[in-house]
Amino acid sequence: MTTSLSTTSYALLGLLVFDGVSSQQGMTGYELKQRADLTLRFYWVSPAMSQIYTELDKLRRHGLIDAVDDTAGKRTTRRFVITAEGRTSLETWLHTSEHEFPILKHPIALRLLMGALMGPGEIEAMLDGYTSALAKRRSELESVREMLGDDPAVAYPAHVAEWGLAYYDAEVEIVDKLRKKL
Amino acid sequence: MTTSLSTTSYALLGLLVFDGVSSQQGMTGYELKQRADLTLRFYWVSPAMSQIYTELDKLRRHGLIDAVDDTAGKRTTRRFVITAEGRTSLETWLHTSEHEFPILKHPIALRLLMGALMGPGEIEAMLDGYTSALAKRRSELESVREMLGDDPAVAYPAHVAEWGLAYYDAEVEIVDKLRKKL
DNA sequence: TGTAGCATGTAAGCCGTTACATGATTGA
DNA sequence: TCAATCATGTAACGGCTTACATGCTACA
Repeated sequence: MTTSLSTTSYALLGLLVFDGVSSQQGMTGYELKQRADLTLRFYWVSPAMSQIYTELDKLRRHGLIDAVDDTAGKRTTRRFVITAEGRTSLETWLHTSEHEFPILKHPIALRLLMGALMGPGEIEAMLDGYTSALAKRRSELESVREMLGDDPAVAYPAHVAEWGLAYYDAEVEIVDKLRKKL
Repeated sequence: MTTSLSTTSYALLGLLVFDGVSSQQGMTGYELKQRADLTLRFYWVSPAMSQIYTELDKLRRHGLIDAVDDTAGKRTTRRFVITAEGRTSLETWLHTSEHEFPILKHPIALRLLMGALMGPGEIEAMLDGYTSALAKRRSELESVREMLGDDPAVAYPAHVAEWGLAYYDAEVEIVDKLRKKL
């Protein structure tokens, strides 16, 4: 059962291992997507809904999660629960896999590379736009950070959120300095 | 001819527009890959060789570049030159396309999110490894920055390189602070 | 003479997106 | 009753990687 999965698969498995929160056992695909929007989005990707379901199916076929039909509510939904095998698989991945270097896809920096083809006003406008997009992102992540509070159960997610906030702050500062040099 | 291309296509087109450097006119696929490794890699991606050739073929079919058989050397190679159409297409893209927010795929932060499943020593080791990978990356980019010098022709690439250096510095600082909090 | 670098491609396949399709439940 | 949200999928396709295949050239 060591057909290695993609990082995204393990990321979703990681959301399922800290399932906890809700009164129900396990999570629906829909809930998983919402959770991904609050966490994975900032440091990885938040897969499309369709991809979530595809991944869940793959994880289930690999025996890493169980699908449980939940008939408690008015409506039957499928809840997914990590299995013992899933837990060990995730831990093995954490312990043994390569720690790849982060990948940054930065359209703003890419465009600035071709700054000679843009007008100075256009560059200004682009950087302005980027700064406000950063501010928006930052406030979204700030809400997440506040939601986590100081509950020791989510100490690590809180650390990571703070990492993200510090990154956004650094980026704002870099852009400010850059603007002055232009 | 407004079948919109991928960002990567435009990025390569952007490398071809600043062709300049060599005595020859245009660039080979191989040279383009080398250039991408020096620039695009840090802010976007450096596509695989096979992808480079695929993109070049697509750009040629769209009339954005010309392929010229170069028989000057001992060996015939294909050199690619941007066309007038290619130039305007690139400029149109710069002027009109959406400025998407950067995408960060950060395996280290992702793993830290599941820090509760890792031992403290393991986390330390991971962050250590990341710090040295950062130092290596930084020195690679530093070489690029030095190569660019203060030639006004490459002022923008130089600005972007400095952006990258500042980013790596900020990341090191963030990781240092994080390590103290753990 | 052999190896590293230059040079150019094709094929298979993974990962992920958008578009499409469907339907239930909640609350204004 | 109507819209927003919850909930679950399939199909088509784009973008990119790895593996494979081929061959020349410079130089130690």
